[in-house]
Amino acid sequence: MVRTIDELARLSGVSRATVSRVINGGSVSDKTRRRVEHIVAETGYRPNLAARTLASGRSGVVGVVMHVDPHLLFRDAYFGQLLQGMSDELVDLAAGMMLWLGNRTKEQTLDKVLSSGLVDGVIVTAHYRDDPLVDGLLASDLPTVLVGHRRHDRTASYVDVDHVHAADSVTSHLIQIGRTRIAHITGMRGTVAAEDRIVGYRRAMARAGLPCDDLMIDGDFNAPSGATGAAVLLDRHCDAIFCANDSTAMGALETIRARGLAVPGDVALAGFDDLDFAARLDPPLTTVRQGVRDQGAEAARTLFQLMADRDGTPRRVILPTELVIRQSTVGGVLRP
Amino acid sequence: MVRTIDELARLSGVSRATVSRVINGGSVSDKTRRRVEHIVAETGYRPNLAARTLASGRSGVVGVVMHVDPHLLFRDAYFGQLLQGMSDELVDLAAGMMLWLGNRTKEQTLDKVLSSGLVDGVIVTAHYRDDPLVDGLLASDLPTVLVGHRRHDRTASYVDVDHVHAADSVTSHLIQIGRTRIAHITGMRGTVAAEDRIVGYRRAMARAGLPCDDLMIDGDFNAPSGATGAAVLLDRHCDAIFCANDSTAMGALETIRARGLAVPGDVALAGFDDLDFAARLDPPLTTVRQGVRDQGAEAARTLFQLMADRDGTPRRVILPTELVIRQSTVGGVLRP
DNA sequence: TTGTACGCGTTATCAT
DNA sequence: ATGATAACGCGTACAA
Repeated sequence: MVRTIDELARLSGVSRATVSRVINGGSVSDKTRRRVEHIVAETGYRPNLAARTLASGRSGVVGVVMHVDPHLLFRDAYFGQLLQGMSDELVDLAAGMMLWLGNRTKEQTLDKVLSSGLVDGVIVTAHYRDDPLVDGLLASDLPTVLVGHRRHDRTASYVDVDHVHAADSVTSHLIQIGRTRIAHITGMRGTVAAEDRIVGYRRAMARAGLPCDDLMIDGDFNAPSGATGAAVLLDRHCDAIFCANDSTAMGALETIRARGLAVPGDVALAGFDDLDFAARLDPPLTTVRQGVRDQGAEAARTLFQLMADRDGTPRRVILPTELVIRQSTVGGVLRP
Repeated sequence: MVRTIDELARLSGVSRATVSRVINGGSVSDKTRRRVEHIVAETGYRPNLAARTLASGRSGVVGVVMHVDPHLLFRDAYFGQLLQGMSDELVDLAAGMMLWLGNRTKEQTLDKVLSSGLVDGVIVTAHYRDDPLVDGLLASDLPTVLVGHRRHDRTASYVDVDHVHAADSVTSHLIQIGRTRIAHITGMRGTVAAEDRIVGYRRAMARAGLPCDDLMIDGDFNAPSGATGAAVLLDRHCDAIFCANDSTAMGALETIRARGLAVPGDVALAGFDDLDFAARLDPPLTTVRQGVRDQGAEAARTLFQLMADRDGTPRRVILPTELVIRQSTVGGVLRP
């Protein structure tokens, strides 16, 4: 079994340097290139990545950091799909992927990522308004792309959607169908997605001259928070609930049902994400589609652009969202 | 910025070898150890992993391979939770994690994993009865643990649950509550989970003397397959449906509802997995709880045992499952 | 207990 | 176009 570039050189009758050039695309005569390539294929030689990394300073591996509250991470399919989008694109870019989830403190995760020393760049989920992990990565010399963004990330590269606009459009839709007591179960406070969706909700309500101060309940992007939040809001006689995401809406639906109320007859319901199950709820859920896989893929591409031309300007990508209207806001009444 | 062990040695007034011993736990006098450790902490020195890997032959990184059909991967939370279980445990074991998903052919994935050369061992999901990727990993000299197992894996180490037993218990439960036309929507054929659950289903039916040949429909672990499968089965006048997983059951529930039938009044329904949403369906879903995170964690532990004593006997772990009975099989009737 | 010296497999620089 | 040769940063026999 041929393990090293030296054996390969001996077999080919050329120097180690030439073999390296053949493998890495240096200038070599066609004849020798073909000969060496033949032997490489024949022997099934695989370059040692550790040695390569040590010598070149590049590993061809990208780090993905998803330090997320365990109550959120992988409770629904959101983060999985984000991961899948990244992975797909990274494979196309011929890059490996290391993954860090939020098992310890953010400081510890940061330390692990930085000390690993074997990633050429990092994609990090930046959902929180303040995040020492994100700050630490941005402060490091590692090319970094955020999924999500904060207002003060002036020099950071990121991929995100316009949460304010999307939330505004859902709320406006609820207004258009004639609802006036439109409630909102928020996402986990402190996250940009939650805060920005609140802003969009309030903006639409204010524009329509509708009050909303007593119609907001804090949730945490989870079904249980949707169930308890809806219980409170129904007592306050709302006629529509905009939930910060689909999982929250699923929880809310549960409570609405338990009270024997009709959707959308008594209460219209909307979510955010358009995960698979949204279309399969009863009734199918009106929601905002954000291409989660696309965001992952775009983050990978952005990172590679960043690594290609270092100290270039930060790259900021805002991907489009789409309001998907289903029967939870218009159409047949539940339990006819 | 102190970057190398040499600078550290110079600062500490000892040789590089001594610093290395301090870091890696060799025998060093307490006094020098303390002095060096102090300087390490002070300078924030981080060992270069590539160099360390090259010199020692170990990287401290574990590979996780989830080469799964895109129609399955991350459609629900199953694989995410598996990943989370592995990650949690690997962090405790002070190991890094590289991740490969199924973006290309299995042969290409195998090639990438093996040629990366920077993982000390691999955890691979082995859901299919025949899988060249799994075979290739087992044939390699890389310590490998399967999540899932095949009957012919005599020398492989794996972590799995007893699908036959679990399926038998669900089916038996449906029989106990008086159902006789108990149908089964299978998982994706060719996967061990699907096939073994079929075996368990048939076993329980046969034991009760109930026919089942016309009551099995192939699904693929997805909600759409549950919806279409249920449509066929309802036409065949079943009074219960055991679905190969919760997502399938969710799809089936959709069809049952659309027909205006009551659960469990007209049709009892059961799933498998006990993902979060199972308890929040209407009615809450009877299902089999398998600790998905636990399986991931156990796989990580098993891999480390395997790496610790090489060429030891294969380690096989079967984790327990639990039948979780909810209102989709007993209790209140839907739409009273 | 500590230090010396070599090797790990590759890339990259400098001659030729 | 090709070949020596010096890094790259660390672990580890071996010697002291």
